[in-house]
Amino acid sequence: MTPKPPEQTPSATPASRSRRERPAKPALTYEGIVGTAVALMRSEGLQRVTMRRLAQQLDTGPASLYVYVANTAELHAAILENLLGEVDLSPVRAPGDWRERLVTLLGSCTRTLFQYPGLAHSALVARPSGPNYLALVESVLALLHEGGVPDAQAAWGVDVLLQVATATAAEQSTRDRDAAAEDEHEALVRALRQATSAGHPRIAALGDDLFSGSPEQRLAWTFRAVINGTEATPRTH
Amino acid sequence: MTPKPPEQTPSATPASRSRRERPAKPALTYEGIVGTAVALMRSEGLQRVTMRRLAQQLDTGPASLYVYVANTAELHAAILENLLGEVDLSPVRAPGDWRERLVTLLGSCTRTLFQYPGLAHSALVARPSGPNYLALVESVLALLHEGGVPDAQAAWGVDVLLQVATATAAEQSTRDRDAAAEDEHEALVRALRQATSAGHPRIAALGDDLFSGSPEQRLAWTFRAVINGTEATPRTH
DNA sequence: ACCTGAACACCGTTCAAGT
DNA sequence: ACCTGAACACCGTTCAAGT
Repeated sequence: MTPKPPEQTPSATPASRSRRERPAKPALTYEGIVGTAVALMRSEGLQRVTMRRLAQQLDTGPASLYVYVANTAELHAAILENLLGEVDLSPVRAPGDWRERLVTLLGSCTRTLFQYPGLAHSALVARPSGPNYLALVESVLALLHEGGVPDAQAAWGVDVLLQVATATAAEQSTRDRDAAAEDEHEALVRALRQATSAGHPRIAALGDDLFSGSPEQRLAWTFRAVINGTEATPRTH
Repeated sequence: MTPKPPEQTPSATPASRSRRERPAKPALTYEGIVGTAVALMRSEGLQRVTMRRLAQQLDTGPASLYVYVANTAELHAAILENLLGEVDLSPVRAPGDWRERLVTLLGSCTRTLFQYPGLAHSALVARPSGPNYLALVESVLALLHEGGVPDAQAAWGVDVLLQVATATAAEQSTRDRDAAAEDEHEALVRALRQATSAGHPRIAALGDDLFSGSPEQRLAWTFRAVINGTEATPRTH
């Protein structure tokens, strides 16, 4: 499923107009483009995967890419689908409590998205439809089914669970990577701490508990809460 | 809290180097910049609120804005804080079931973010820390408290609830506004429908129920599920 | 059919210089 | 102190022209 990037091999046919003695340039293919894009993202982050940079990497002009890819959004979606192949789906067939296995699986999803700056962010906008995404959806549904969650609730719950997994990765990864975003978070912490019981009684009452726990603890609790809510909330209304 | 935009009034002092007979240009202030930015967003969407366009609107060069605003992210956060003032917090003090009032309040939040393309998207990354955001957090906490949700769970639950409200708005608004994003969604629907009971048994079993319901129905169910989960999930683990 | 040079219409941010 | 012209280093996308 993961196409190998077209690494320039010395055995390739020589380019007619060779600039210096660069290894021959491979023919463009969709798989090659996506593979190179994934490699570029791994080394420099998604925000650097632009049409122009990618074209440069492939030793061509940006216009050439438009033969294979409709636009930047589609390119980013293809990268995401590719990366989703790294999510560990093994908890589906593992022994143990189905809830904890689902929490583990969703955690792997968040961690995968979190690994590359910008990826989670793009995942919120461009839901992919490739085989890796389908496998992920199927896995979540299988665990909900094993847990006896009614089908109607599982059908809507899977969306929420994946959305939470994605949104958390997006938030965390911008906060960790971007200095400006961390400043913003500190400003929020300060503002919440300064809330008085006159102006904001509940914020003041909860105090530091609003920021308690490690990101991992909070994420695991969040998954458990959404799983429990999905299980307990009938769709009739 | 909402600064008025510095609408050019004819009574303002005339600019020394007047290009044509444009009304005099008001002095730059932080409030004026944010107000103009909000107006620009309302008319053209957040993606058009760039430093350069905003500067043009204020009849100055982009460099001048950097005296008041550190960067584009900070500008977008300021716009968001401003818009959060439009969220209807009245359900907090209304009569009726606390759950349904919380669903209504969160729905107003989603609808506000959804109104302007790009706003929700930026909200996921740059959490604001202004008074309007604090008021929103306080309101959610107040309703959870009224419902007898334990403090420890409310403290973590408020984050999840606002995250879901924001992420849903982001998803919906890109899907509605962007033709390419809608194509992508249709591709996903097609892929899910084509899933066979051999390859993806749970997806096949649920079938069209995966896409059932209006966006409003799904959103309300999602809020209810997360509220129920927050209420029912202890933090000890 | 596939590829591309060149152009169009933009960006954010910095910094030396001016007032 | 505040403001800005000009530059630097980029973008996505299109399209006529080439092979």
